[in-house]
Amino acid sequence: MTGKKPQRSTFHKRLDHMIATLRNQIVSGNYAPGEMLPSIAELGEQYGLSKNSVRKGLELLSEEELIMKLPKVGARVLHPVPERQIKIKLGCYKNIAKEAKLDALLQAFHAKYPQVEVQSFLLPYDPYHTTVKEFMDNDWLDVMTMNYSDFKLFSTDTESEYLEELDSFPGTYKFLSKLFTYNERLLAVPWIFSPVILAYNQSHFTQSGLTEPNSSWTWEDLKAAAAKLAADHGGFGFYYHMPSSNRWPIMLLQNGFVNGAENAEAEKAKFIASIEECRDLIVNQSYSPLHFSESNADVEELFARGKASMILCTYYSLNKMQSADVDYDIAPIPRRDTPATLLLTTGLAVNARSRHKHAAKLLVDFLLSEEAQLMIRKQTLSIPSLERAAEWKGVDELHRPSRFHMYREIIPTFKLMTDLGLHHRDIIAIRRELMLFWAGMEEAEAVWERVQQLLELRNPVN
Amino acid sequence: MTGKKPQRSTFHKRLDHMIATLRNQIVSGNYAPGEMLPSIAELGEQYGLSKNSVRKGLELLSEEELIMKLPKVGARVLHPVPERQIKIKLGCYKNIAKEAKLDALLQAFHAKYPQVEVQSFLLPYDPYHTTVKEFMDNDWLDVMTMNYSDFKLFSTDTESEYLEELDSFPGTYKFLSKLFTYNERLLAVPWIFSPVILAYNQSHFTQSGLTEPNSSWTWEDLKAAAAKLAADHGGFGFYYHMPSSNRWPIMLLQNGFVNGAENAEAEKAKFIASIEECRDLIVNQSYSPLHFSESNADVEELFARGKASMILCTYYSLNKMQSADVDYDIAPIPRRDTPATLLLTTGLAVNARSRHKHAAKLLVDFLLSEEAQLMIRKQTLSIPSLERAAEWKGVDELHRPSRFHMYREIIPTFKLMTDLGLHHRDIIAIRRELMLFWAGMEEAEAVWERVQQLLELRNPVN
DNA sequence: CCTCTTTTGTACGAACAATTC
DNA sequence: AGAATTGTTCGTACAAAAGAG
Repeated sequence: MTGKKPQRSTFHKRLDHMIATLRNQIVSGNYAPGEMLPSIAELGEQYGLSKNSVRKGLELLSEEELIMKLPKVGARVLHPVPERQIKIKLGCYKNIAKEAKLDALLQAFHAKYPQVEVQSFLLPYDPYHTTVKEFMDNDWLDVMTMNYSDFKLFSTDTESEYLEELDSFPGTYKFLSKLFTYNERLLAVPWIFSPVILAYNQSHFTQSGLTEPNSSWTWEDLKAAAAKLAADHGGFGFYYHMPSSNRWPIMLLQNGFVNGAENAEAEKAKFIASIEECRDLIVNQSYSPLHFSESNADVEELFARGKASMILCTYYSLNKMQSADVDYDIAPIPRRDTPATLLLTTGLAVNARSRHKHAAKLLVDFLLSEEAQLMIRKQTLSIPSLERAAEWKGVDELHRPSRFHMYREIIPTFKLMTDLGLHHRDIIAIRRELMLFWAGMEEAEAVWERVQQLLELRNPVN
Repeated sequence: MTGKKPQRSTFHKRLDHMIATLRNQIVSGNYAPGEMLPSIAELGEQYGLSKNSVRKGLELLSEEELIMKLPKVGARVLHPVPERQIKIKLGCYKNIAKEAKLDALLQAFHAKYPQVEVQSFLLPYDPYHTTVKEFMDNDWLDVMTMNYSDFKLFSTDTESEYLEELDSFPGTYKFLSKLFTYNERLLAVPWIFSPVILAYNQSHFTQSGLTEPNSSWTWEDLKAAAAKLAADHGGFGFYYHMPSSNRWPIMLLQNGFVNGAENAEAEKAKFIASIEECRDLIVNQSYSPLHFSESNADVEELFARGKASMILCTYYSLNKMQSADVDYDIAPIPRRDTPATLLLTTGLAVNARSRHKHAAKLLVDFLLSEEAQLMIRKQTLSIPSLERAAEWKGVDELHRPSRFHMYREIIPTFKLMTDLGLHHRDIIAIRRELMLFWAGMEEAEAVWERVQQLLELRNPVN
């Protein structure tokens, strides 16, 4: 090509040809890793390009990390790197690591997709909604865990824009499938779930000669058993963390309370009966020491130490009892008329404005895959949302309560906070009033009046 | 310069000359904003440079935002921009916004330094230490609030590397100045502080004909008053959130307990006496309803509603009572032998690896400035660490308890958690055992044995 | 340590393409 | 339509550094 002037118009063709040829030769191994490419002058001769142009081409290959430019020496062919590393950030609730064996899951994910690195970290809770939005705005968050209550805060036209629409996963339990939809769009996928259940100390029951709780139990049955257990074992016969928003509202659910229902007098009666029953479960025990639980975790600790014979808890919390040497089993919570319990669901959501949406969805897909869901099923006591995985039958490597599968028989009793016509923030506001009632400082009637005032400011939700 | 070949060696001199000249002419206004610079060819002629070189020079000025290159048109002189906008991230404890009027402070900061934008957000707490380190690693955090307990977790050779050394602020209270030092290096600056204090409902005291609490009060005096107050007003005469790590350890402090002290029997006696007194303050009230406080906030709510006549709280928490119409004042907490209370200090720390360390320090400097500290003094009931600001005398725009300045008289009684020879994590571990004791499920002796075992695994701290 | 060769890196001036006005 | 200006490439020249002997 020397001597002849190259056509200006063919420049791009010539340059692209050189780049493509070199790239091919490198990836095909024609130029081995470590080898030096021909000099710029040579390449220029060969492809009819000026030195400057060849340099630009090499610069591009260097950015692709196919070669490494050594200043004043030449261009060395690099060892091929599978793909560009992507880093995504996964924001989690505090206990998820234990409840879902997150470390193991992420390790498996990374083994499968080495090009994606997942960094998990704790999300600030309380308030979840506003802080998580802030995190998404700052691109600090690609994927996050989100329970049903928190999801409801994203269920408005503007707020739902924060969350990426996701494909549904066939094979998840049907009662979970509609939870995280808004305007027909699935904005989070149910990942793990648990109803609120009763855990009981099996040794205590045996020693006291009591038959174990079953689905026929009413709260009266529980109280009777609790009295005997307390007398025999010197701890709480039954205990639960009353102020928790995942506990006391269950009594409202069991009484069929619905905010804004037609018959106001009937709702009032249900409300008052509920909050009195909540109190009486704690107060009217024959053994009733002072109790200062600050959280559900305190209750679980009490149970793990054998200081409470029965507690309200969840499948999630059973994971903490692995390390304790308490001999326990689980049962449905007692009923009033129709049985009911609260369903807690933890979903996964993707930041709609994530810069790595593809990788984020890859992670969600993996965490919902049969592989990951089976890992959760085998290595934790939480219930995966994939039916096939949850109902897996095999030899356990883990200590598991014998009635672990009990939840399958009580699915019709699963209820949601929104079945009360109340949002999470209503529940929080009502709790403040209930604290006074339970402390004996306010009459039930007066509490109902205050609650009515509080709720009037909002509309009922579905 | 035409015709004559320019010296290769003088190239940089010529290019720098052109750039410097143009920059001067632009900033001096010789080229007005909006005006077009001469063409590349003209400039090349003038400064003895090739077109390509002139282009590179203009590229540089364009990066400096002195000019704007309009493709195929020319270079337009830009309106001068004061300085490059910097964004720094401030991580806060949940209640800081209310306790320090953070919004107002940041607004004032931005007015003073418009080139720095501060974004504040909530830090995940529990565990603070590990999550905050993670945030710093990710460069999500330039400045953060940090209390004394949390600071102690950074007080090791490796951990302290996370925090930038800061200059001390002359004029801060002396008892604060050494708190945040490690190895003679100041790693956080005390910003606001509060001792734990007693708040009391003034109307209740008047109506019951009781004299108001003063520094001579013992816990016996408090109990006597509480009994009368409870009888007269039907709420708690006295209440506090016993399980809080900022409450029950005070009794240990007042009893002079020191972990690892020589006389083990004496320490045991002090420990047992302390935890029994904690319990008796709640249990042995003549009025003692069921109580379920989950946090100090619940106690403050009770007080704000007039359902508790006396509570343990802090200057910080007084900010929440602004909106309540309770008529209250404050006093030192009762004493045992020598008076003692717990000092809580919130400091500010800078991420040592922050990319905007200068701006971060600018913010810290501002938040400790007399201007900001006075704002805190005037607009909140928290105590700023700057003595001049804290002791400012002027007409209040805020409702302030008449004994606000009381803290100045009890400075010698301020103690630290570490005076017990215990770290925050020890306190948490001990609390778990105390819960059983307070619930009446464990004997004091047995608790002491367990605590001894727990503490043996650690060394005493100073 | 110095010298010579090779190669990269950078600048120049000219030519021409592309775009604006 | 055409003048002016920017933007891109080429061939050449030379400086700077690496590496061999």
